[in-house]
Amino acid sequence: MHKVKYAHMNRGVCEVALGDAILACLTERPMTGYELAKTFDASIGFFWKADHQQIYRELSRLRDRGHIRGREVVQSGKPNKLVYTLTSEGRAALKHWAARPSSPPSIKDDLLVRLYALDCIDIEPLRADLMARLEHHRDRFGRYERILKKRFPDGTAAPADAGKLLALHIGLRHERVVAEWCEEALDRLSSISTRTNVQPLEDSQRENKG
Amino acid sequence: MHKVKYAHMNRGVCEVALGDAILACLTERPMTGYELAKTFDASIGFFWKADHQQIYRELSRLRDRGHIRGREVVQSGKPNKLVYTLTSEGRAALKHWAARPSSPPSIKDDLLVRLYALDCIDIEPLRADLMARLEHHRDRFGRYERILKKRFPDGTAAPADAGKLLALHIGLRHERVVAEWCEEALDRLSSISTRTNVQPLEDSQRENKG
DNA sequence: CGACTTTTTCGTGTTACGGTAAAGAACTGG
DNA sequence: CCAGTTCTTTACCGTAACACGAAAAAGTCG
Repeated sequence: MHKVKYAHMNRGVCEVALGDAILACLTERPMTGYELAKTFDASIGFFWKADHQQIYRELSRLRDRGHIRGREVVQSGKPNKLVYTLTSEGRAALKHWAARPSSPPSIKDDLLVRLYALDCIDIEPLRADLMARLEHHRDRFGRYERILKKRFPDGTAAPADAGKLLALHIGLRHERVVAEWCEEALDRLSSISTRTNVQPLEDSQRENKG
Repeated sequence: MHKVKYAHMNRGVCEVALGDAILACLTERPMTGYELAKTFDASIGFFWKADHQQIYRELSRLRDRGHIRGREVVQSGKPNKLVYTLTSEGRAALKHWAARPSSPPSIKDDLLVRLYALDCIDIEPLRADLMARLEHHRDRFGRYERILKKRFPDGTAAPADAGKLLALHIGLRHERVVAEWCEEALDRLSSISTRTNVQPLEDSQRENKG
């Protein structure tokens, strides 16, 4: 008859990582929700983006759980802000979370679905989309490179930052790879559309004959 | 001056693609929910997985919208099944969806968050996790290769299948790349743990003074 | 008969995520 | 001073995603 509201042990399987991503972000330094919301410190935000409402909501939840503590900092010229710091429980929770096996995420990229259904869709918007994405990923690649150069000018990191450098490397690699497959897709698209024109799309209307 | 926002009018219709992924899957051939749930035809399911309840719920929704039509097939020896076919509205909807710009997804891989917070977590479980993931992605790579060999033995596809071949190529590349960065991470992890031991973690207990 | 497979469906809860909005403070500028 | 902007936080709402737990209907196998 006792109802478990916050079932700490119930979260055995859930992989929720928005909260944990925030915790991870706060391991580096205390931050405000506003700051977190802007960029996630130009780091975790790269592979885990969330808008400010999500951040704030998650911050309240984490505070309720005692994983972080907010200290109000009175500012002049600006509204007071809440700087959140990891508590020792928060660190323990992060550690505990990190010790559980992760499950591989799906790619879930709309573009792949579109490519899969290539023969049923219009290729021009797809091409435009691919080009936009190519630019996007190239852009990100450039940003990562700049951050890498600025934060780790000699390519090495202190032991405490080794993971951050590694994550950055992986992010860099990821952007490069996605940009590459965008290029490949554009390439194929060109060779396809030169060989066969936009297909007549009449066949889809045939089955109306019930 | 007001800022120019990228104002494509998002009419509340979701960017979500589970439904669209199913539509895309059904472009190839009619399938039952059971079949879809099992593997998504060993194709789209690679980058978009969902359990059978999700599939069935989405199928009902698509049927309600008139995007697919279910035909009951009487079987002997097994319960009757509902084979779903794309309607012309479904094709049109897919086409329409595919013509909208997509937004790049975040990576959202727990492993990256853990790497980012590397100095705050235990490395042994992380290492085990990385090894499991490495194996997983290698396995997937092998499966993709086998499918590729079986479905496109000469490396080329009919125009109607060009997109599927391309998507498969991308999936293949993705698995290879993720496996590679798992290897890199494991490598770094080894060199780190030989240099510095597991850190003493006492500093996190200091702030208990409240 | 019971156990199992195939196929479909329902219910319930939690999280995620996006939009719209607002509220309070202090500075900026006409 | 009023209007607007930046900074900072918060609330409400809706839908999608996802996980967990069941179960029903029909037929096979032991």
